[in-house]
Amino acid sequence: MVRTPSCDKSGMRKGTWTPEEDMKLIAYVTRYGCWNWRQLPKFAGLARCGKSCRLRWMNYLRPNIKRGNFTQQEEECIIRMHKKLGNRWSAIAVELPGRTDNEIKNHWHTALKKRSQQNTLINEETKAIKSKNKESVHNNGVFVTLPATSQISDNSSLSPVSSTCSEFSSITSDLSTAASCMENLVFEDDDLGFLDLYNIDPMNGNLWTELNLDGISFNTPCEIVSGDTNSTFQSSSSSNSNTLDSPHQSTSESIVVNNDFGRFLDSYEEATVDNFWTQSYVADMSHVPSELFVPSVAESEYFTPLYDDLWGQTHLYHENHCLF
DNA sequence: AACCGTCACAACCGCATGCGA
DNA sequence: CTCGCATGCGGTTGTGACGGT
Repeated sequence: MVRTPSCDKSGMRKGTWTPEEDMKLIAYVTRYGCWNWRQLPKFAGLARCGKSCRLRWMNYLRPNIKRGNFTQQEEECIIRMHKKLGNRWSAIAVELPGRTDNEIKNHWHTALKKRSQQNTLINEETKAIKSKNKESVHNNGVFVTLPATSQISDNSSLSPVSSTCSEFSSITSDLSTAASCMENLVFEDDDLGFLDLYNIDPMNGNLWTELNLDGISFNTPCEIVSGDTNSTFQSSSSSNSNTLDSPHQSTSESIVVNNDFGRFLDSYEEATVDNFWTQSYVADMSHVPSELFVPSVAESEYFTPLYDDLWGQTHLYHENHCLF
Protein backbone atom coordinates (compact mmCIF):
# COMPACT_ATOMS: atom_id res chain seq x y z
CA MET A 1 0.00 0.00 0.00
CA VAL A 2 2.90 2.28 0.56
CA ARG A 3 5.97 3.00 -1.38
CA THR A 4 9.33 1.57 -0.60
CA PRO A 5 11.68 4.27 0.62
CA SER A 6 14.33 5.19 -1.84
CA CYS A 7 16.85 7.88 -2.52
CA ASP A 8 17.28 10.02 -5.55
CA LYS A 9 20.50 11.37 -6.95
CA SER A 10 20.69 14.35 -4.65
CA GLY A 11 20.37 12.19 -1.57
CA MET A 12 16.85 13.29 -0.80
CA ARG A 13 14.68 10.53 0.50
CA LYS A 14 11.61 9.63 -1.46
CA GLY A 15 8.78 7.26 -0.93
CA THR A 16 7.08 6.23 2.25
CA TRP A 17 7.54 8.37 5.28
CA THR A 18 8.90 6.58 8.31
CA PRO A 19 7.44 7.12 11.79
CA GLU A 20 10.65 8.87 12.77
CA GLU A 21 10.34 11.30 9.90
CA ASP A 22 6.73 11.93 10.81
CA MET A 23 7.74 12.63 14.35
CA LYS A 24 10.39 15.09 13.28
CA LEU A 25 8.02 16.91 11.01
CA ILE A 26 5.23 17.08 13.57
CA ALA A 27 7.60 18.22 16.26
CA TYR A 28 9.13 20.86 14.07
CA VAL A 29 5.99 22.29 12.51
CA THR A 30 4.03 22.37 15.72
CA ARG A 31 6.79 24.28 17.37
CA TYR A 32 8.23 26.49 14.68
CA GLY A 33 5.50 26.50 12.11
CA CYS A 34 5.83 26.25 8.37
CA TRP A 35 7.85 29.40 7.85
CA ASN A 36 9.44 28.09 4.67
CA TRP A 37 8.77 24.65 3.31
CA ARG A 38 11.88 24.57 1.19
CA GLN A 39 14.17 25.37 4.09
CA LEU A 40 12.20 23.44 6.65
CA PRO A 41 13.54 19.92 6.04
CA LYS A 42 17.11 21.06 6.50
CA PHE A 43 16.41 22.51 9.92
CA ALA A 44 14.07 19.76 10.94
CA GLY A 45 16.68 17.16 10.19
CA LEU A 46 14.77 15.62 7.34
CA ALA A 47 16.37 14.36 4.16
CA ARG A 48 13.29 15.33 2.19
CA CYS A 49 12.46 18.04 -0.22
CA GLY A 50 10.23 20.79 1.06
CA LYS A 51 7.50 19.81 -1.28
CA SER A 52 7.41 16.33 0.14
CA CYS A 53 7.30 17.72 3.68
CA ARG A 54 4.48 20.06 2.84
CA LEU A 55 2.50 17.29 1.22
CA ARG A 56 3.03 14.95 4.11
CA TRP A 57 1.93 17.59 6.59
CA MET A 58 -1.04 18.81 4.60
CA ASN A 59 -2.34 15.41 3.64
CA TYR A 60 -1.52 13.27 6.62
CA LEU A 61 -0.05 14.85 9.72
CA ARG A 62 -1.95 18.10 9.96
CA PRO A 63 -4.40 18.37 12.87
CA ASN A 64 -8.09 17.79 12.21
CA ILE A 65 -7.40 15.39 9.40
CA LYS A 66 -10.28 12.99 9.32
CA ARG A 67 -9.28 9.43 8.58
CA GLY A 68 -11.31 6.38 7.87
CA ASN A 69 -14.11 5.57 5.54
CA PHE A 70 -16.16 8.25 3.91
CA THR A 71 -19.71 8.47 5.17
CA GLN A 72 -22.59 8.27 2.77
CA GLN A 73 -23.25 11.95 3.35
CA GLU A 74 -19.67 12.82 2.52
CA GLU A 75 -19.83 10.74 -0.62
CA GLU A 76 -23.04 12.39 -1.68
CA CYS A 77 -21.45 15.75 -1.07
CA ILE A 78 -18.44 14.85 -3.18
CA ILE A 79 -20.62 13.67 -6.03
CA ARG A 80 -22.76 16.75 -5.82
CA MET A 81 -19.81 19.11 -5.63
CA HIS A 82 -17.97 17.32 -8.40
CA LYS A 83 -21.00 17.72 -10.59
CA LYS A 84 -20.95 21.40 -9.75
CA LEU A 85 -17.21 22.14 -9.72
CA GLY A 86 -15.59 19.40 -11.74
CA ASN A 87 -12.10 18.25 -10.78
CA ARG A 88 -11.46 21.18 -8.49
CA TRP A 89 -10.56 18.94 -5.60
CA SER A 90 -9.33 21.65 -3.30
CA ALA A 91 -12.62 23.49 -3.71
CA ILE A 92 -14.53 20.31 -3.02
CA ALA A 93 -12.36 19.66 0.03
CA VAL A 94 -13.52 22.96 1.50
CA GLU A 95 -16.98 21.44 1.75
CA LEU A 96 -15.65 18.48 3.68
CA PRO A 97 -13.69 19.71 6.68
CA GLY A 98 -11.05 17.24 7.71
CA ARG A 99 -10.79 15.63 4.32
CA THR A 100 -7.88 16.50 2.08
CA ASP A 101 -8.14 17.16 -1.60
CA ASN A 102 -5.83 14.22 -2.21
CA GLU A 103 -8.03 11.90 -0.21
CA ILE A 104 -11.16 13.09 -1.95
CA LYS A 105 -9.48 12.75 -5.31
CA ASN A 106 -8.37 9.21 -4.56
CA HIS A 107 -11.78 8.24 -3.29
CA TRP A 108 -13.39 9.70 -6.35
CA HIS A 109 -11.21 7.74 -8.72
CA THR A 110 -11.51 4.49 -6.80
CA ALA A 111 -15.14 4.50 -5.78
CA LEU A 112 -17.29 7.45 -6.66
CA LYS A 113 -16.49 7.92 -10.32
CA LYS A 114 -18.28 4.76 -11.30
CA ARG A 115 -21.19 5.57 -9.05
CA SER A 116 -21.54 9.00 -10.51
CA GLN A 117 -21.47 7.63 -14.02
CA GLN A 118 -24.03 5.01 -13.11
CA ASN A 119 -26.07 7.66 -11.41
CA THR A 120 -26.07 9.77 -14.54
CA LEU A 121 -27.13 6.76 -16.54
CA ILE A 122 -29.94 6.01 -14.12
CA ASN A 123 -31.16 9.59 -14.19
CA GLU A 124 -31.24 9.54 -17.94
CA GLU A 125 -33.15 6.27 -17.91
CA THR A 126 -35.54 7.59 -15.31
CA LYS A 127 -36.23 10.64 -17.39
CA ALA A 128 -36.75 8.49 -20.43
CA ILE A 129 -39.12 6.23 -18.53
CA LYS A 130 -41.04 9.17 -17.14
CA SER A 131 -41.52 10.71 -20.52
CA LYS A 132 -42.42 7.33 -21.93
CA ASN A 133 -45.00 6.82 -19.18
CA LYS A 134 -46.42 10.26 -19.69
CA GLU A 135 -46.71 9.58 -23.36
CA SER A 136 -48.33 6.24 -22.74
CA VAL A 137 -50.73 7.64 -20.15
CA HIS A 138 -51.57 10.53 -22.35
CA ASN A 139 -52.38 8.21 -25.20
CA ASN A 140 -54.79 6.32 -22.95
CA GLY A 141 -56.51 9.47 -21.86
CA VAL A 142 -55.46 9.15 -18.22
CA PHE A 143 -53.13 11.63 -16.54
CA VAL A 144 -50.91 10.65 -13.67
CA THR A 145 -48.70 13.19 -11.95
CA LEU A 146 -45.39 11.74 -10.92
CA PRO A 147 -43.85 13.24 -7.79
CA ALA A 148 -40.55 14.96 -8.30
CA THR A 149 -38.73 12.40 -6.22
CA SER A 150 -40.43 9.38 -7.65
CA GLN A 151 -38.28 6.40 -8.37
CA ILE A 152 -38.66 3.49 -10.61
CA SER A 153 -39.15 0.80 -8.05
CA ASP A 154 -38.95 -2.14 -10.34
CA ASN A 155 -36.66 -1.50 -13.17
CA SER A 156 -35.13 -4.88 -13.47
CA SER A 157 -36.39 -5.19 -16.95
CA LEU A 158 -35.13 -1.81 -17.90
CA SER A 159 -31.47 -1.75 -17.16
CA PRO A 160 -28.88 -4.12 -15.83
CA VAL A 161 -27.19 -1.15 -14.22
CA SER A 162 -30.09 0.32 -12.38
CA SER A 163 -31.23 -3.06 -11.19
CA THR A 164 -28.03 -3.45 -9.22
CA CYS A 165 -27.82 0.02 -7.81
CA SER A 166 -30.31 0.14 -5.01
CA GLU A 167 -27.53 1.45 -2.80
CA PHE A 168 -27.61 4.68 -4.74
CA SER A 169 -31.28 5.26 -4.38
CA SER A 170 -30.78 8.18 -2.06
CA ILE A 171 -28.57 9.77 -4.63
CA THR A 172 -30.53 8.95 -7.67
CA SER A 173 -33.86 9.81 -6.19
CA ASP A 174 -33.15 13.42 -5.55
CA LEU A 175 -29.81 15.11 -5.51
CA SER A 176 -31.29 18.28 -4.16
CA THR A 177 -32.41 16.38 -1.10
CA ALA A 178 -28.87 15.23 -0.58
CA ALA A 179 -27.69 18.77 -1.09
CA SER A 180 -29.98 20.18 1.52
CA CYS A 181 -29.03 17.34 3.78
CA MET A 182 -25.38 18.25 3.44
CA GLU A 183 -26.08 21.86 4.11
CA ASN A 184 -27.51 20.86 7.43
CA LEU A 185 -24.59 18.68 8.28
CA VAL A 186 -22.61 19.79 11.26
CA PHE A 187 -18.99 18.89 11.00
CA GLU A 188 -16.84 18.75 14.03
CA ASP A 189 -14.38 21.46 13.29
CA ASP A 190 -13.10 22.44 16.65
CA ASP A 191 -9.43 22.17 17.23
CA LEU A 192 -9.76 19.02 19.25
CA GLY A 193 -11.31 17.05 16.49
CA PHE A 194 -8.04 15.66 15.34
CA LEU A 195 -7.70 13.81 18.63
CA ASP A 196 -10.09 11.30 17.22
CA LEU A 197 -7.14 10.31 15.16
CA TYR A 198 -4.36 10.73 17.64
CA ASN A 199 -6.04 9.26 20.66
CA ILE A 200 -5.62 5.65 21.47
CA ASP A 201 -7.88 3.57 19.40
CA PRO A 202 -7.55 -0.17 19.74
CA MET A 203 -8.92 -0.62 16.28
CA ASN A 204 -6.89 1.93 14.44
CA GLY A 205 -3.79 2.14 16.53
CA ASN A 206 -2.25 5.13 18.14
CA LEU A 207 -0.26 7.58 16.16
CA TRP A 208 1.86 8.49 19.09
CA THR A 209 2.68 4.94 19.79
CA GLU A 210 3.47 4.33 16.19
CA LEU A 211 5.67 7.35 16.05
CA ASN A 212 8.25 5.72 18.24
CA LEU A 213 9.01 8.81 20.21
CA ASP A 214 11.74 7.17 22.17
CA GLY A 215 15.22 8.24 21.42
CA ILE A 216 14.40 11.74 20.32
CA SER A 217 16.90 14.40 21.14
CA PHE A 218 15.10 16.81 23.36
CA ASN A 219 15.76 20.33 24.36
CA THR A 220 14.05 23.11 26.18
CA PRO A 221 10.33 22.94 26.13
CA CYS A 222 7.86 25.05 24.33
CA GLU A 223 5.58 26.08 27.07
CA ILE A 224 2.03 26.96 26.40
CA VAL A 225 0.02 29.22 28.57
CA SER A 226 -3.56 29.23 27.51
CA GLY A 227 -5.92 32.05 28.12
CA ASP A 228 -9.56 32.44 27.32
CA THR A 229 -9.18 33.21 23.70
CA ASN A 230 -5.56 34.22 23.72
CA SER A 231 -2.72 31.86 24.16
CA THR A 232 0.84 32.66 24.83
CA PHE A 233 3.44 30.11 24.18
CA GLN A 234 7.04 30.69 24.83
CA SER A 235 10.35 29.05 25.21
CA SER A 236 10.92 28.44 28.85
CA SER A 237 14.46 27.38 29.22
CA SER A 238 14.64 28.62 32.76
CA SER A 239 11.77 26.53 33.96
CA ASN A 240 13.21 23.24 33.00
CA SER A 241 16.09 21.16 34.12
CA ASN A 242 17.34 20.66 30.58
CA THR A 243 20.66 22.21 30.04
CA LEU A 244 20.93 22.17 26.29
CA ASP A 245 20.20 25.42 24.59
CA SER A 246 17.25 25.81 22.35
CA PRO A 247 17.97 27.39 18.99
CA HIS A 248 15.56 30.06 20.11
CA GLN A 249 16.53 30.19 23.65
CA SER A 250 18.58 33.31 23.46
CA THR A 251 15.52 35.36 22.74
CA SER A 252 12.29 35.53 24.54
CA GLU A 253 10.17 33.55 22.21
CA SER A 254 6.64 34.25 23.02
CA ILE A 255 3.79 35.38 20.95
CA VAL A 256 0.25 36.15 21.69
CA VAL A 257 -2.07 34.12 19.59
CA ASN A 258 -5.40 35.64 18.93
CA ASN A 259 -7.28 32.42 18.93
CA ASP A 260 -7.60 29.12 20.67
CA PHE A 261 -4.47 27.80 19.23
CA GLY A 262 -3.06 26.84 22.57
CA ARG A 263 -5.79 24.29 22.91
CA PHE A 264 -4.52 22.61 19.85
CA LEU A 265 -1.11 22.02 21.36
CA ASP A 266 -2.62 21.11 24.69
CA SER A 267 -4.40 18.40 22.85
CA TYR A 268 -1.21 17.14 21.39
CA GLU A 269 0.27 17.10 24.83
CA GLU A 270 -2.56 15.01 26.15
CA ALA A 271 -2.16 12.58 23.37
CA THR A 272 1.56 12.06 23.55
CA VAL A 273 3.69 9.61 25.33
CA ASP A 274 5.63 10.79 28.31
CA ASN A 275 7.72 13.89 27.97
CA PHE A 276 7.08 14.54 24.32
CA TRP A 277 5.86 18.07 24.73
CA THR A 278 7.61 18.82 27.91
CA GLN A 279 10.86 18.17 26.15
CA SER A 280 11.06 19.79 22.81
CA TYR A 281 12.57 18.35 19.70
CA VAL A 282 15.95 19.75 18.79
CA ALA A 283 16.28 21.01 15.28
CA ASP A 284 19.22 22.76 13.79
CA MET A 285 18.05 26.34 13.46
CA SER A 286 21.47 27.93 13.43
CA HIS A 287 21.14 29.07 9.85
CA VAL A 288 17.67 30.49 10.15
CA PRO A 289 17.54 34.25 10.43
CA SER A 290 16.24 35.13 13.84
CA GLU A 291 13.49 37.30 12.41
CA LEU A 292 11.87 34.21 11.01
CA PHE A 293 11.49 32.63 14.39
CA VAL A 294 8.60 33.00 16.68
CA PRO A 295 9.14 36.53 17.85
CA SER A 296 9.13 37.99 21.26
CA VAL A 297 6.18 39.76 22.75
CA ALA A 298 7.85 43.02 21.90
CA GLU A 299 7.72 42.05 18.27
CA SER A 300 4.14 40.98 18.33
CA GLU A 301 3.00 44.16 16.65
CA TYR A 302 4.60 42.88 13.50
CA PHE A 303 2.00 40.21 13.36
CA THR A 304 -1.17 40.60 11.50
CA PRO A 305 -3.94 38.09 11.71
CA LEU A 306 -4.67 37.44 8.09
CA TYR A 307 -7.34 34.92 7.69
CA ASP A 308 -9.12 32.02 9.18
CA ASP A 309 -8.06 28.84 7.64
CA LEU A 310 -9.52 25.39 7.62
CA TRP A 311 -8.87 24.98 11.28
CA GLY A 312 -11.11 27.89 11.91
CA GLN A 313 -8.28 29.62 13.61
CA THR A 314 -6.52 32.82 12.87
CA HIS A 315 -2.98 32.19 11.84
CA LEU A 316 -0.28 34.67 12.41
CA TYR A 317 2.02 35.88 9.75
CA HIS A 318 5.30 37.55 10.23
CA GLU A 319 5.97 39.32 7.00
CA ASN A 320 5.12 36.52 4.63
CA HIS A 321 6.13 33.65 6.81
CA CYS A 322 3.45 31.54 8.29
CA LEU A 323 4.25 30.75 11.85
CA PHE A 324 1.05 28.90 12.36
C1' DA B 1 1.62 -22.32 -3.22
C1' DA B 2 2.05 -19.41 -7.08
C1' DC B 3 0.34 -16.32 -10.18
C1' DC B 4 -2.55 -12.63 -11.74
C1' DG B 5 -5.76 -8.80 -11.77
C1' DT B 6 -7.81 -5.25 -9.18
C1' DC B 7 -8.17 -1.96 -5.57
C1' DA B 8 -6.77 1.63 -2.34
C1' DC B 9 -4.05 5.31 -1.39
C1' DA B 10 0.36 7.64 -0.30
C1' DA B 11 3.42 10.10 -2.78
C1' DC B 12 5.52 12.18 -6.86
C1' DC B 13 5.61 15.29 -10.80
C1' DG B 14 4.75 19.13 -13.59
C1' DC B 15 2.26 23.14 -14.29
C1' DA B 16 -0.27 27.23 -12.52
C1' DT B 17 -0.59 30.98 -9.54
C1' DG B 18 0.67 34.63 -6.40
C1' DC B 19 3.90 37.77 -4.78
C1' DG B 20 7.89 40.52 -3.96
C1' DA B 21 12.13 42.51 -5.87
C1' DC C 1 6.93 44.42 -17.06
C1' DT C 2 9.87 40.68 -16.03
C1' DC C 3 12.05 37.40 -13.26
C1' DG C 4 12.63 34.21 -9.57
C1' DC C 5 10.87 31.93 -5.72
C1' DA C 6 7.42 29.61 -2.84
C1' DT C 7 3.32 27.41 -2.69
C1' DG C 8 -0.97 25.27 -4.43
C1' DC C 9 -3.29 22.18 -7.40
C1' DG C 10 -4.55 18.27 -10.23
C1' DG C 11 -2.97 14.27 -12.86
C1' DT C 12 -0.47 10.28 -12.50
C1' DT C 13 2.38 6.63 -10.69
C1' DG C 14 4.06 3.03 -7.65
C1' DT C 15 3.36 -0.30 -4.26
C1' DG C 16 1.19 -3.38 -0.85
C1' DA C 17 -3.08 -5.77 0.17
C1' DC C 18 -6.35 -8.84 -1.22
C1' DG C 19 -9.28 -12.00 -3.60
C1' DG C 20 -9.85 -15.25 -7.35
C1' DT C 21 -8.04 -18.95 -10.18
